[in-house]
Amino acid sequence: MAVTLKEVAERAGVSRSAVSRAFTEGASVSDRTRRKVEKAAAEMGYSPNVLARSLTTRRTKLVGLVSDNFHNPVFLQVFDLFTRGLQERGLRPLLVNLSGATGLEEAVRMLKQYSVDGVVVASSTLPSAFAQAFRQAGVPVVHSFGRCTNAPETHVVGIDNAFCGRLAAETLLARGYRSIAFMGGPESATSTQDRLAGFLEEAARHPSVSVSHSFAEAYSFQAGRKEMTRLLRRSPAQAYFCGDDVLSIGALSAIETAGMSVPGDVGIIGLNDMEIAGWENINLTTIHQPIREIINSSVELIVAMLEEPNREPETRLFRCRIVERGTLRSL
Amino acid sequence: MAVTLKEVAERAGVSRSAVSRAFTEGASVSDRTRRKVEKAAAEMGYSPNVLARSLTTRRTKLVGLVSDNFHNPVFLQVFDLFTRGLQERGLRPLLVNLSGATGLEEAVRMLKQYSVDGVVVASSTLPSAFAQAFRQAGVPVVHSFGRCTNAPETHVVGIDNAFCGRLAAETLLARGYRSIAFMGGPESATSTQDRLAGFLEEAARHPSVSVSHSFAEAYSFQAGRKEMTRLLRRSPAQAYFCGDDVLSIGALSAIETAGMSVPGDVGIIGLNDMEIAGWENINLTTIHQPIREIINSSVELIVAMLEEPNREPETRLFRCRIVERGTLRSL
DNA sequence: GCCATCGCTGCAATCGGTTGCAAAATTGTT
DNA sequence: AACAATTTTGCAACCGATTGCAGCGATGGC
Repeated sequence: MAVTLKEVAERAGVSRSAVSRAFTEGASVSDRTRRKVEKAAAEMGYSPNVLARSLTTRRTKLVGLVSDNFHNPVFLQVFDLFTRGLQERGLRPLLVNLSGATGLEEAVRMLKQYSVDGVVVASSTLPSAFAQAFRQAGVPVVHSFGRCTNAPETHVVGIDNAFCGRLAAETLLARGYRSIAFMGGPESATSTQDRLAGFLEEAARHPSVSVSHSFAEAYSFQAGRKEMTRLLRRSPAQAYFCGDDVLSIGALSAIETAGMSVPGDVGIIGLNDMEIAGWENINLTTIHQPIREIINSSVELIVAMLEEPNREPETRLFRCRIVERGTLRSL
Repeated sequence: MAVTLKEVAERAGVSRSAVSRAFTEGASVSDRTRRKVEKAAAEMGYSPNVLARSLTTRRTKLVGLVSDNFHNPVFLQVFDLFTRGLQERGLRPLLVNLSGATGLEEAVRMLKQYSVDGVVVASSTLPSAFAQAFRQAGVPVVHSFGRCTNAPETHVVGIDNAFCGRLAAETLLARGYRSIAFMGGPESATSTQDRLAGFLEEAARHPSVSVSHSFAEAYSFQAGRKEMTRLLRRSPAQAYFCGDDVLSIGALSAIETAGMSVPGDVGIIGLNDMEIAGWENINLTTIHQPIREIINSSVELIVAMLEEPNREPETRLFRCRIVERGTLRSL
């Protein structure tokens, strides 16, 4: 069906090697041959079969993009930036969706079968064992939005979630809230654990304030709404740091439904600064996670690993900052 | 690096063919050999190289997933469902992002180079020429969310956008609105054109009502907000059918900012019924687009085409229905 | 015990490319 | 014009699999 090297060679009246070389950067071909080949190729609509090539070059230019987060709007931007970044560098993203029945071993097997050149795991909830499995399988891997440690087993690019927790607590305290709480996502998510730890650590430095925490069932609007509804029935805190923006918006909705006002009755601060948080009818004060920088850096890192597979694992952390909007009372 | 067929064969003390056959369904292998091979393979952690296999089988099990919509939250669900659907059938999605510099020819070339078994184009804005380019390149293609015609050149799975336009107009009129308008996305999008056409057609059947239309610059919140802000400065219609939910929410925000009420002062109906539309603090009345059904059907169709590449192009349309929420006055 | 049948097996060619190597062609030097 | 140096070229092996075909041994019928 598709036209092959051999056919082009015949038409151009040269050997197969000549055609191959005409299509590889920096190979030894005379101008005359190259032109003959290019002409024949153009006439026949030939383009080399990357997969066949990969057999000998051992480079597929395929990069696995594995994620378990296909529900949080922020991840649409993540996919956008990743696919663009990879495409711009001549790499192709092979998507693996972990949401369904697909587990760790299966994901590794899938991607090994396709001999991907590298893998980026994009998830703030998966344990680091996940990325390590790829490393052990001999596939270069970077874990974007992963948990940061001081002795990383794999490359990690993301934010310091504990720092964010501290930042949130600090901010709430600075605004004069005297009872604060963390309303996290599922406790099993590494990001939840770290954000909570940081939050509690900072809060502990102020013994006079009351601090508490709880977890929503998922990083989703309805889970946030449900959990906040529950919290409001008891004696709610004055301000909440929510696990992420989606959860925050769910919480806002619950507060509104309960007939209370934000930030008058209760303050909310989220995390991510997804586009929706900036919508005027949401107007959520939140901690900005530098998605773009994280992804660009991840792409650069995975590209670098293709050249140098045994690079020592490094952790790249980006700074988060408060984005002031309308759900926290001002200083 | 990775263990190959040959190595397994040596270890198992059989020929390479034997190993190959042990891994292909329905091949002629004795139980004894199969067991030997399986043992060796397990010990060595062997799994066949799909890419090498594809050379002879001419099946890569790769399916191109090309889209230009990486901004609309509804597409996160689209990606989720597509990747799951394909994965469940042993196919792998190779993502192509058309948002950036990547154009038609480039997308076709990319996917041809990787000899994808099929392509699904997921976009409600791309012209049908896009899907046709793949067809001409000899690649099975289905256009999801594409424009429906009665003489389709390629497989199309989606909704009847003109019908949705009619449905919207009909609904607004039934609610007693006497001046209605369409606030579309960019005019170049096929879905915008069709929704408008249907809307106008239905409105034309009621000469006494005043009808108008305009276009936002993009299918985005800010574009919707901006356009509605502009509209409100003149003499606004009593109710608007907006190009999609995101646009609708932008419009809602503008109305709120203008100090007007919904649905009291102005009614809004969207299209898509994305998850956010159902959030209690948005509560948008909208036309439900059966995303799940469209995608499942698309996946089934592309799978069917792998078996039968020359299937006659067909159009598969799914029914849309009104989802009653809070942005339209009741009957 | 002989022969036809049948299920397994391995050989070797093939898929569409790349690449080391040696021969051929070109270029430069004197 | 002869020779050395350099560039270009094609041959053939190889990447990791699959598969048609022929040969092998085991089975069954008689």
